[in-house]
Amino acid sequence: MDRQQTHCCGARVDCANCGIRPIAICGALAPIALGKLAAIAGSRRVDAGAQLIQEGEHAQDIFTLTEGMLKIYKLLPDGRRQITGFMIPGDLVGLAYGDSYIYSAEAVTDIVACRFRRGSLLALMADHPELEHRLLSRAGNELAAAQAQMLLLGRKTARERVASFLLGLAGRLDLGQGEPMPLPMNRGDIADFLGLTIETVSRTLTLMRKAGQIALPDKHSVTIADLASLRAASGD
Amino acid sequence: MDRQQTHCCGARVDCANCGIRPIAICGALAPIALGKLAAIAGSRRVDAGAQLIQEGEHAQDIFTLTEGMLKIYKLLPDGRRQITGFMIPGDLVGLAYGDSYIYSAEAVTDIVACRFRRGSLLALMADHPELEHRLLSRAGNELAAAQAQMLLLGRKTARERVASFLLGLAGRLDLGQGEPMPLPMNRGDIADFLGLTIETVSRTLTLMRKAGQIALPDKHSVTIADLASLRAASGD
DNA sequence: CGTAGACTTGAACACTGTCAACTTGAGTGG
DNA sequence: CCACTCAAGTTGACAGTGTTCAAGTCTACG
Repeated sequence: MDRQQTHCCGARVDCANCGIRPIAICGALAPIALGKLAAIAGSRRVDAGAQLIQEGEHAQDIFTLTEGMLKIYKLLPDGRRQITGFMIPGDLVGLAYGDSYIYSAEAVTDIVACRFRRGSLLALMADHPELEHRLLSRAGNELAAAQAQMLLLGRKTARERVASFLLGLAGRLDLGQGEPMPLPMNRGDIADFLGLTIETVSRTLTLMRKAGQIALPDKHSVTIADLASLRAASGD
Repeated sequence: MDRQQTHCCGARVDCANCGIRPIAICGALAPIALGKLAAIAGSRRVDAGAQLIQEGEHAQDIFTLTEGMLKIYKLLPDGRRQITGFMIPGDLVGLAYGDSYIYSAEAVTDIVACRFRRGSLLALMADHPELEHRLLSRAGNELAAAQAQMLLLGRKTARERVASFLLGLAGRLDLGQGEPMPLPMNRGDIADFLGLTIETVSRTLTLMRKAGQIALPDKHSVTIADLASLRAASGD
């Protein structure tokens, strides 16, 4: 049950076979070829608000997030921003299209990430096809999330978007029963993730609070007070 | 220059080395392990308007589109629809999340697709890691497209969306100079792709026509009359 | 021709955005 | 400890883009 190994970057590696969700495992990659992965891995810390990667840059590294939260986003030339995802420990950051990163990534909180040189990882994959298999499965997950987000952005109302966002985050964060959910990102980030404005996000949260669907103990946490009602409000 | 091979499903296989874009190659997969791929491939024809796969269904097959156009989409329970992509020859359809398809796919025109049993393909990948590599690269492309579409849906105006759509499609379809671009999908499909209504799409196309940016010889074709202006109108 | 479906156009409306004022709370320094 | 400051968030009034609803128009097809 606790065949854990400590890794380069201090993350725990839970046994994939006994059903414990492998968090923070030099993320998506371990527990495959762990020793060899460790040999090519480095650690990287980034302060809240600082950037990890930038869209268009040469994609030299791939990261797996081990601590904290990261937002990935794209910008239009005039500054409009679309956050395409919030990454949590275990997530993979830096999949590239061709040679360049397809999005920028900025730390929401202080973060710790495991860094792999792209070249080294590719070389390692040649010997360990399971690694590539794992990456493909990961990419499938991301694609599924992206599709769901497109549905949200294209077809849901403000209320449905906020409800979906809260439920989606809660589902990924495995929280204790009744425990308030941390919302480390600010309202602007939520707005840019949901394709809304700060004001609309704020108003919608207030409405949900007044409707008894959620509680807002402080600006950076939420409690889901009425799960069924929130689900009904999410549109799906 | 014309080292072509004819394949199970009648598609041409252009030599990847001489720079010809490999269209309709049992799509994304060939020219890897062509013989073995051919051995496990089947052909599937679908009439315009009929469904190829359905969201949530057991994902038994993977397809590569060889002829025609396919739309992939997700639905909300109340019927709202988001089209997440239009597939053209060479594209891969049916990447799954876990065991189930994450979207439905319906033929826009009559189509021909190459069908691979998921299991057979997985088995073949065990012997040919390049196949998996190819799939991963394909998934990366799709992810990049999904991110761009999220930016469009979350942050662009109606005009920018339509302009981006036309430019994006034109970029994929390699057309002859001055040749009108076919738009086999109807206005409702475009609307559901861009997160707009039929009326807004229609109005916007009319505005663009009156502004001299495009011409609309008939309802199912467009000519880009002023590329620079259309680019400027696309927001990026 | 006549019909039906797809598309276009028009007018009124509504959801969300914009602009502006106000509140809150964390951090700072006297 | 308290006043001050500033950024983040909330709330309100109004405006605007895109939606909704409702007629028209076009075109393919019998």
